[in-house]
Amino acid sequence: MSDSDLVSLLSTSFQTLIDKLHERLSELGFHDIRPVHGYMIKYIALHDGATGIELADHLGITKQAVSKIVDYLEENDYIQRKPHPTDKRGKIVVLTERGRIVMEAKENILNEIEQHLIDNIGAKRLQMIKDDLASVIRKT
Amino acid sequence: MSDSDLVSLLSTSFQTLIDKLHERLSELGFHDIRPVHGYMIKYIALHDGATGIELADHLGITKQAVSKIVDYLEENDYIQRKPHPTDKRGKIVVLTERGRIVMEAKENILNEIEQHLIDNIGAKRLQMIKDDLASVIRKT
DNA sequence: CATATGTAGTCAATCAAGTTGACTACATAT
DNA sequence: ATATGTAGTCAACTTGATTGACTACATATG
Repeated sequence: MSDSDLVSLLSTSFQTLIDKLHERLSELGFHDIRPVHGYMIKYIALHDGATGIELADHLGITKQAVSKIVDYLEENDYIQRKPHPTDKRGKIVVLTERGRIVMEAKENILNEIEQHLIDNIGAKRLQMIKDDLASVIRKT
Repeated sequence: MSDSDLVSLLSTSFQTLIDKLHERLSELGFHDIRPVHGYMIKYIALHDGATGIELADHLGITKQAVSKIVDYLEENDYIQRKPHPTDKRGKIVVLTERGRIVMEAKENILNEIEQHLIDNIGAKRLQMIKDDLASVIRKT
């Protein structure tokens, strides 16, 4: 194949899978969601709510940018701002029902994608790839 | 690790390597280059020159966007526009000396990165990853 | 061969998603 | 009590792309 260096292969395979994911989400009616929204929703779910600054740190963008994305996701009924329980300056962002549903759908699609790959190359080999990618990240 | 699904691992490992590449290029004095410039330069080199529309098709962006990037790379002495040999409407974009040098530097750094990985996980296993990533791309 | 339609590239205006800077309200340290 | 720090928002700007309009040239058709 023409794309034969590792970096190109990583780029293309990531793009292929993320496109597949969002194509499927779109089919399920979630046409208004981008990858960054997924990362944000995942973080919120994992921590049972998050502040703007936590999200900014996690995503590596400014709190102002987070604020705009939160506006968007709130308008589209994926998340909701609530007053922070202890800090009156702050707010926490939590998932709505729709937010929980899209997150679950995303998990399911990612599992399907991995399952499809397991059918092709086997579970052991998929696990090896994952381990190796983790070591690429650790050792670079 | 927290990033344990395949898509996240692909994203993070790609980002890690591309950051490493551009950090090294920057050390060599090529601070004025972004990933998209690398893709464009590679395509031009591979085809011994390219038209704007070929580049737009290859990169998946509009010809107007290509035109702006070509402006930038021409100002920074990586490439040069020449009249198209047969089509008087067209131009072809070719590499300058600096363009050839940066491309070679990029290839060398990518090879070093792969070599570093081979030292860690072995050549066979790297080849397996590459094969598997290629099949992710083909079969999705 | 004349003419209609198509194509390569550029210019201009606009859009999208981020940034920096300034500000308010509240929190924390001295 | 007061000074300094922090969470979030608003506004202005930047960057890298887009769409639309245009010019010059190419190609197909009557």
